[in-house]
Amino acid sequence: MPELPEVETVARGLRRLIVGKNIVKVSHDNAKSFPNSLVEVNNFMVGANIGGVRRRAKVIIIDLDDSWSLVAHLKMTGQMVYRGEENWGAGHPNDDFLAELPVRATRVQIEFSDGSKLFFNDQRKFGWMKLLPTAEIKNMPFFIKVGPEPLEDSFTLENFIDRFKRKKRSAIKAALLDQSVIAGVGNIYADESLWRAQIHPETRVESLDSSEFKRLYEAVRYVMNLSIEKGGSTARNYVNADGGKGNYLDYANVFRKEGSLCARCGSEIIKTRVAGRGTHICPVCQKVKA
DNA sequence: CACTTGACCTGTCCGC
DNA sequence: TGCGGACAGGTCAAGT
Repeated sequence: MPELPEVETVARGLRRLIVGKNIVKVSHDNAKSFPNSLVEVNNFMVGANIGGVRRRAKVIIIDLDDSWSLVAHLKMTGQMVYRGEENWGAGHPNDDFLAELPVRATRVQIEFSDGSKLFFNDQRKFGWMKLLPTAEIKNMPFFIKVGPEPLEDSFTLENFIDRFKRKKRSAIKAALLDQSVIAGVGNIYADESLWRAQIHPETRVESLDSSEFKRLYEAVRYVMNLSIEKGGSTARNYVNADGGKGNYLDYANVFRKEGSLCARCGSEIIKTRVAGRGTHICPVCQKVKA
């Protein structure tokens, strides 16, 4: 599920809800979702306070106050949901969802000293959460190879073009999804960005001209910033740290819009397959170039 | 090395 | 209603 805007939304929610809380208990149900031993959990997690919450690419980093961190990737179906006085009870809008917790897909529960809890749910078990020394995060294979953050002010069009030089023969959609090129773009925002830039997803990177690169650079940033503003996309499982859904798909132009009409030219949006992924395009606005 | 495909899991939906 | 197959927001290992 979660791409950059969803992970950013979760991280912001957690920052508001859990920073400063003291961990008193941790339980988890399988080693794939949370591989650390009981000894590590007891020594470095129980008793610690939450120091801060960060995001890098599609990864959430929860820093503890003693040089250890919880690193989490939600992959397709992961959720990080908090339930406490701040967001539950007295008619809060997500009460029904929060009341169900834990659910069958709950893989990890973290209880704080005030009785509130953080739940890591993940239906498909592709996601994971790991406890490790903060200083070691940058040495994880994923962080060694991951590309720059496309929404940073310092990320320029020149940076963007340069990152794609290594992928000249691949389809532009495959390159956008490759986290080593730029961080954070997934299937929803790849399709939305390519529609906005009027580029066919199978276009070879080497055949894009500079005006197409410029349109794509602006589209990627526009679409993901808009999505953050709307709280991300809930296509299926995604919820934010309060258990609420995101509204970006109300503003989507192609993703899961097959059969409806293109907002730009009125042609019918179609669904196809590119880079092994379901892909949505306007066949008139987005012509195959090479 | 660049690039593509299958595997990892569970659940849901769609056609027969 | 049951059953098989395709598909789902991501990444990696193994293949060409």
